Amino acid sequence: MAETRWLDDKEQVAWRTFMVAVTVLFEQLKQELNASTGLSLTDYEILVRLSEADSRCLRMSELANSALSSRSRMSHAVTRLEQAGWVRREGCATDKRGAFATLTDDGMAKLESAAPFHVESVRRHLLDQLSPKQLSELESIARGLVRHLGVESSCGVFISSSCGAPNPSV
Amino acid sequence: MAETRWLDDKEQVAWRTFMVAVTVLFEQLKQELNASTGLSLTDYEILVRLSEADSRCLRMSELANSALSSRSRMSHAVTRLEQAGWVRREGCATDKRGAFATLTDDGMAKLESAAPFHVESVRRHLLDQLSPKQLSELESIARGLVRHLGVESSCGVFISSSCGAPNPSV
DNA sequence: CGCATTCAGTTGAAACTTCAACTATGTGGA
DNA sequence: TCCACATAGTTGAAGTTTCAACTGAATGCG
Repeated sequence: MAETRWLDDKEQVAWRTFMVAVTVLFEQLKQELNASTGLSLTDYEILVRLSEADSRCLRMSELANSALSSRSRMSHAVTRLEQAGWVRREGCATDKRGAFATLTDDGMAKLESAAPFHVESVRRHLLDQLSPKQLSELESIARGLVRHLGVESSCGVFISSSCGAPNPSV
Repeated sequence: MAETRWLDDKEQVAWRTFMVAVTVLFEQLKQELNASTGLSLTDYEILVRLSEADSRCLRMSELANSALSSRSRMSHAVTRLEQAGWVRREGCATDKRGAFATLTDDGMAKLESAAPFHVESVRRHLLDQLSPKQLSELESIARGLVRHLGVESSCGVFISSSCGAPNPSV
């Protein structure tokens, strides 16, 4: 390998600070969501994706994709959510290999009761901490990273500007 | 609870894009580190923290703290690293409850061989994607979040400006 | 001192994620 | 048609993280 381009002081500090900020931020969101609703961030994200889908129903692989999860992980997770009564599995008529996951009414109710807490957390720990200019900067940086990393647009719920307002935001 | 302050479109898109970017970035770093060295990010961070400590040695709780990890998790992780021969446990003479974790020569060698790969990944997927201005912005945003979230300065390896250059950066 | 409390760290079980193997179905070409 | 191959999804085992309970040692105070 070619000579390593080590990080200089500025890069090093920026990278480590970023890493700590992200780690602690998500840790905090996870704790607060769990404390107020009993849900994990993973659970929450699945409920949100389903709630935004037509008929509150998605193919397992679409669901996995949109939640940036492996199929295996999603399969296990849906099994747990099914046991909680928030999601139901259904077979696919046209492709017998396929399976749908559907959000139940209980699941929707659970999500609706959880969303205000989570939105409040995200606001308090992230959005309220940023000036309008910083929010734009952050979005633009994130957008660049997403493009570079070649995220498939199928996980792009975020790209769709249909991220309407009174909506349980992930 | 008071009326929920839902996210508007701009906030929603910014937040989701940020979340996706962070998730995919760390996923990518994890994959590449694992593919090139067999280490997880967790392992790597532990080796780095120890390598930067006096005598390459830290109390278990300091180590957990600096790596933003629970004591339990660190205890399990050190057990695994000990089995790999990269870390050694030692008792504490003055406080018999205490334990030290020490980086072995093998562990240091492992870290030194892994660092170039990881630094390259961080550069390629994050730093190279940012203009100097964006790097500064990102650091300043992260610094604000860290302050808000009240991260103890003991995890503040990142705060110390002693983040020297030719150093296996986390 | 004697006893309650706190502290440092470990442990084992439960929960979750990852990995590789597997079932069953669909697809395309000789 | 028949077969090789790809696709959708599940499964169980192994690895990791979390949680609560635990050991043993220090601390504080009557």
